[in-house]
Amino acid sequence: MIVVDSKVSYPEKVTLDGLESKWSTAWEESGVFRFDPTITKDKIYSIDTPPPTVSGSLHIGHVFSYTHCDIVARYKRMQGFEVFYPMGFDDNGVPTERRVQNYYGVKCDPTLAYDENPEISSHTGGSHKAVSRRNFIELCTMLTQQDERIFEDLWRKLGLSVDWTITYTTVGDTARKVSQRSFLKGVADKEIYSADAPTLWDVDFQTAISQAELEDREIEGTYTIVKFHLEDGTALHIETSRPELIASCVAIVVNPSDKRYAALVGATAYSPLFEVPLVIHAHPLADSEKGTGVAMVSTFGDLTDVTWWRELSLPLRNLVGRDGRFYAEAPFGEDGWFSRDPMSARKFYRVLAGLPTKKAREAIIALLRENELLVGEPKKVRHAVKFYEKGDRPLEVVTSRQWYVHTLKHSDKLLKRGKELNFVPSSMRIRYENWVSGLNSDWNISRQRYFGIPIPIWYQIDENGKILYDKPILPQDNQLPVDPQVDTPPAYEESQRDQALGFSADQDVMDTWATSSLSPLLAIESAPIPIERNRCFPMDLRPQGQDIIRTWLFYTVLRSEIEHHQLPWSNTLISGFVLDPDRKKMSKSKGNVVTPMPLVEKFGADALRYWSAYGRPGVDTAADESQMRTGRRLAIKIGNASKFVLSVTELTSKVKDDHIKPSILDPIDVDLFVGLRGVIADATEALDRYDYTKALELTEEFFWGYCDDYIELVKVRAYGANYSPGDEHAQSARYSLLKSLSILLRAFAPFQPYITEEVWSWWQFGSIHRAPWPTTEEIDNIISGAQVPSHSHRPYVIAADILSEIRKAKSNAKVSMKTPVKSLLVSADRAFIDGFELVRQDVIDAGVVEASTSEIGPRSVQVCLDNSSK
RNA sequence: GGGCCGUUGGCGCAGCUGGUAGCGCACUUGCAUGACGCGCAAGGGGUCAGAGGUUCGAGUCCUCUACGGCCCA
Repeated sequence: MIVVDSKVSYPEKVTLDGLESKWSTAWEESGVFRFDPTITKDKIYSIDTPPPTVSGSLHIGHVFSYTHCDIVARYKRMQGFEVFYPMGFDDNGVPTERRVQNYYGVKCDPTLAYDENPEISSHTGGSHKAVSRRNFIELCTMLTQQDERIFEDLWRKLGLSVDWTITYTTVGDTARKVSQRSFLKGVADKEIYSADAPTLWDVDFQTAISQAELEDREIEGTYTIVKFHLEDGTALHIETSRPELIASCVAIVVNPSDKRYAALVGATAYSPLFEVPLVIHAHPLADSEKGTGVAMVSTFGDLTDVTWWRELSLPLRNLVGRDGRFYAEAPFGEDGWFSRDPMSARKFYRVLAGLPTKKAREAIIALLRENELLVGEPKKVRHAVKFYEKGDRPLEVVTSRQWYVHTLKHSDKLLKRGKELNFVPSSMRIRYENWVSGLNSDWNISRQRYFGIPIPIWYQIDENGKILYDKPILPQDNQLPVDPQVDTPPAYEESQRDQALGFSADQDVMDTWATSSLSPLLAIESAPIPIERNRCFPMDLRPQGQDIIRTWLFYTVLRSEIEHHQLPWSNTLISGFVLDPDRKKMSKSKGNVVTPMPLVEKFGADALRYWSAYGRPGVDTAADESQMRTGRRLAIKIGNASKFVLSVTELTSKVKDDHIKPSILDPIDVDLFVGLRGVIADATEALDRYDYTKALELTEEFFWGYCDDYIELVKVRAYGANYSPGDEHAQSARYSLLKSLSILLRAFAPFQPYITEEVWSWWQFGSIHRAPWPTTEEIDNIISGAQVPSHSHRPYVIAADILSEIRKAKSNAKVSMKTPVKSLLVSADRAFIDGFELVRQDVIDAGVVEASTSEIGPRSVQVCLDNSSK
């Protein structure tokens, strides 16, 4: 609990040590960051917090981007908004499975039965032990919960002001329910459909993947020129990087504007070895510059083949299975597999049967060579090939039944939504637009994995035991969440599972993004006290990294468009990457990943937050310890200056009101507030634009001047040594010091939550993080009635100018600052001299001036430190 | 191949609607002063990647080039 003691007290020596644990515990106990769900929508600021992938390792980038968001959250809270700031954890998907496999040394075998007491140790080594699907999922859950705690520890230490009673995971019960309900609504609205279609397939992970997970990689390959033959026996040379797919060739294409082949369009050619007739088509995607200008179309070698197959209505002759190997048989001579010589076609195919594609390529090149069907020898090239971003082998395109979300038909609407969304920085919008414009397929959300949210569908089985994919069985809403592999569909008995006239479960889980794209609703549904959805949705802010604009951001916009026909949030704050100290991108393989905990311990949370705050939205920033050190110094300075102000003003009882307000304010004190007013106005305006860096910079700059000049100028007056007790001038200084300190502390609070809270507790009631954000109105109120100095002679500026001259003289003479000035002569124009007269005593006190004179004349300040010279 | 961002003192960065360069760190020289040596004071250091253009005048606008980073093909 925050101590309710009305006595002002501060430590002998200011320290930052221990502030993190002291205050994060106090904040949790007092519930300052608890969301109040009874507040009306206009007073709510809601944040769609990024759920970190917990199976990934914690790195300094997490500190960086989450701090940006927290600064905004704290600022909005101080402005009186009730901030909806939950925390999620992304436990989903392939990375978690892979980590579990390595961590426990297991692999999932769905045919095994559940083991009540599995022997699992955290040691790896040796071959991977097979475990049942349920055991595997239990291990995933166990490990992710461990990982979540590591993240939560960091967040708490960093001082993220999230409401820890509102947390969600992307595989928990709430996530299953929300995600399955949304899926079923999509099916009902015909926005989600299943289809048997060409699918990008990773043969190692044994799963389908989506366009967003694709990655081009340059790898070593070969170009082989192969002889096809026309009806009349003329050779037609075709260059290909995948000659092994000649067996599944279905057509030949040339570019319509290519004069060399114009006459061949519509003719038939025959594939080498297999003698399959292939019609020659014209299609603009055929590149006349590439190879011989003639391309063979297989089902499927790559995504261009898919386009040709679709647009030219070609037959399907798939020969590569999900394991990445050629089928045992190819039905040459049968229906759809016509060949001029089916016997030898089958004979040649036997060489390929069972081989993985890479081996098959070598085998077929040898066959072609033997049969003199090669033109020259294959030449080695480096070319771009599609990979799954987490995979190790090139993708295959296989045909399989998958669930899709309609995407292409919404692209115009999605572009429009992108324009309505405030991207910070705005240049990030272009990445979104590029992505939406370049979409070429609907979003495949089926994943052939185990740890994830099951697709909540069963299928009817006919009397012959055939699964009727066009007869899906949907669960009732009150059944959700369901696991179709465990739960029984409505109106069926469990005994009918996988039986004729019974039912069969969809085996797949949903893509990670299919769940995380629902994060706004997921967060709202996860609140312990039910929140009316429309209070928090659409949300105000989506903070996230630039790398997932095409995934998380895009998919969330898509799902929101489909389900709610509106944007999920009005602003998105995009953080840059954190680079290593040498400005290289951090990566595990390079071993240059910076972990945050040691840095928090070394410099303190406020220091790390300071460094983070200097990374503007979207700007890549190096993990720079010197910047963290600077942040630490600022925190200590805030503590020391505050302690000094409290001691100078001799404040003993915590302030509640303006009881020490003097009847008049000294001109220099008024002028302090004039300067502060500008800072607050500009900082507020900057924060409203999410330019937290500017806000911090402005406050910080003013604060250092405040310490070095203002406090120095008024401290003698504030002590009251040269004044009678209760003197108005002393009171003015004291009042101004306390008021300005309060304002500065509050302006720093979103950036340096620990030291400001610590200092606040010395002399104020309650948490600074629920104190009002300083406003120009507040400052106007402080100086109301006082004469505001004109720009031509601002007393504070004049005093600081002259003080600086005095310091320069002392520094040049290499003497201590307390060395008395024997005489000071200020010469300037009337306005300046008038201004000087207003601050004369403060300058004399701060500069230790023994005698001073002023005169009208050219601007000069003469400082004599001894009686002998000038 | 297309797109985006960047190139300002040794390092990291700021420079809004154009008017002769700022900050932090580092560096130099001092200072134990009623809070702070994780401090204070005073200094040195750059003509803003290159070329051309617009303008009375350009880090600041336009064009091109080079280099670096990221994204997408």
